[in-house]
Amino acid sequence: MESLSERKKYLIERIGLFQEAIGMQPSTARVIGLLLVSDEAELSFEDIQQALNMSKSAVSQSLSILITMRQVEYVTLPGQRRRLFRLKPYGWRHHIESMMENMLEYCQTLQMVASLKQHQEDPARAQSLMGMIAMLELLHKTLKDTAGTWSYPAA
Amino acid sequence: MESLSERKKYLIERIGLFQEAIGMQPSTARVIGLLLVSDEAELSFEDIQQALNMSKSAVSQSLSILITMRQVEYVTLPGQRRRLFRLKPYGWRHHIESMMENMLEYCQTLQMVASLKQHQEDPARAQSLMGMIAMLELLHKTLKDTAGTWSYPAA
DNA sequence: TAATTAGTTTAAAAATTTATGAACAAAAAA
DNA sequence: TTTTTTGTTCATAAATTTTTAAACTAATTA
Repeated sequence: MESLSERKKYLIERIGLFQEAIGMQPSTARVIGLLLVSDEAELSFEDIQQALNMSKSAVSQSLSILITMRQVEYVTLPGQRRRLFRLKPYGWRHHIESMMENMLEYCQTLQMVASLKQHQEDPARAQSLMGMIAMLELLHKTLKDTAGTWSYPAA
Repeated sequence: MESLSERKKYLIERIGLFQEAIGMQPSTARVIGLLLVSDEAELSFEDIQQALNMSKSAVSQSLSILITMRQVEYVTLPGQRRRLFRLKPYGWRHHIESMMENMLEYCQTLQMVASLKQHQEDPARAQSLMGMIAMLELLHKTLKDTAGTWSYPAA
């Protein structure tokens, strides 16, 4: 395993900050970052542990989380026990899809709010709320419409 | 201050879960929820404290955060010291705007990743990365294009 | 079969985040 | 001027999250 250049460390940190902002835990976020910037597409458990200076269990847990999130997958070389982990191509899609679902749920909640009697009697409040619902719906629709835009290897 | 119906408590909880998912702290998220579902558009410090059973300092801190985020504003009744807090109409826009900025930053980071030499030599990896960048850019563009879609009271 | 490899699981330590209470401040009222 | 109201600030308590170390498992090798 290459040892990380300063530039790569910087990129991992930047990627990490973004992933953490959307709820991923720090060490898991760094694993995603490493897999993104690494020269090798596939890294072993030990590569990850050494490159990021993490404990075995932190690596193990991060990888299980990422596999559950369908962001990471692994391959095994024939006749070898050790696995090689890599970013699942187009794995970010699943993340986008779950964001979409979340947004739709929130829309529904806001619609319940809008149906509260008192709210309908306050035009300014009602309008602002409707605007927010409309925006979430547009965002949802945009994501859905473009879900098929990028070529996608067979699942 | 009305005491909260079960339905409103439920809505506050649901709104809270969503806001927490995008990084807001729990008590602050509940304040947003309360202001959304409350019959009254404007609530006093004490109303909030009582309705949500929060300490003074938790209310104070939550309100400062929300005011800084431009999600909440306050009015004062003439000749009164106490302030009344309310959701800033279209305040959710500022939140969307800062999300947009974040996304743009992440795009830039991913573009730096894409420019790493090794990556250009692995077509599958490069394609997936480009797909993610394209999607973030589309999302960003959609949000930007529609920023002016909803009527907006004078700032 | 015994030892090694490649991880997983779990209990607890460490770090971080969130909420609270108490002291404080500034304006208004008495 | 003194007291009350309406908050703010800050140190710390409480809760939660994150990381680790150590014990464990299952496959592989010797």
